[in-house]
Amino acid sequence: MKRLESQEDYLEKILQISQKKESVHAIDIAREMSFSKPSVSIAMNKLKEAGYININEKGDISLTESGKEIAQKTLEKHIVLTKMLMYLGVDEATAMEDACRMEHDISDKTWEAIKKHWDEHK
Amino acid sequence: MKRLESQEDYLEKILQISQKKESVHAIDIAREMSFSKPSVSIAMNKLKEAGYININEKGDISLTESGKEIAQKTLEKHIVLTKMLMYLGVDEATAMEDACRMEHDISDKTWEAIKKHWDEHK
DNA sequence: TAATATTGTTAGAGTAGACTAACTGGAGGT
DNA sequence: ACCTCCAGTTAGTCTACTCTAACAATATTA
Repeated sequence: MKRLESQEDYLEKILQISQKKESVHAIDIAREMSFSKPSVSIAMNKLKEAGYININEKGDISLTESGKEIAQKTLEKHIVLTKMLMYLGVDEATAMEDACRMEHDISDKTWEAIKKHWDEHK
Repeated sequence: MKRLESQEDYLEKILQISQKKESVHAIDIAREMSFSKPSVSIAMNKLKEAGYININEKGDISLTESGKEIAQKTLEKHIVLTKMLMYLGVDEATAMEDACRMEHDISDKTWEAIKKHWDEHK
């Protein structure tokens, strides 16, 4: 299965929630992302089939190694892009929104270049 | 009608072709974008209905004022983002590809900030 | 314990955007 | 005049992703 933008968003959100809560449930994701329960339910099944998450009997969602890798990378992009945009003078809310879209469009090559530049300048 | 990513790409491509050729036809767009004829045909009808292009009896496609505005802005984003990524050390092909996706993600606020920063750093 | 609330799933629909196959209609070459 | 090529359209399919409505199963609370 090709990795898609929405999947990266879901995985990133699962990681974020797991950093604040002991367990992650579909309902938490639905609430945080303002999606309906069925949308999240279907998305979780696809992520499970793709091997990015596990779901136990109680409905606890956890990232697999491959899922965690994507989630961490996506979250890191989100954070760095947001900081960069804010450095350019963009307000925090706008920076976060734009970063959330841009994070999916950046190739590995470009990401390395951006990170290098940011590390040298921050 | 909400403005969509693919529409911006089509409008940008129409502008680019019109800068090289006297007339723009659906087939030119299909070839340059590697899309099928039906995909372009349907997309052109939607752009026409949305008031972004006109199509005459001969099939010549021209941008309306509103269409030209979007096309020019999108193309400018594409060019500046490409240059910025190349400045960061990304190769031209990758920079153009990534810029083509990123150009649709950038809000007006962020675009102004990026442009200002780029102009100052020439 | 019985009623209610919460969580998750199933079924069905809709939009956006791509595709192939097949058709139409016009332009040129023979 | 005929035939073929080319451009564009129509019809139907597909994937991704969202939604609402309705239902099932479990948890909470009166």
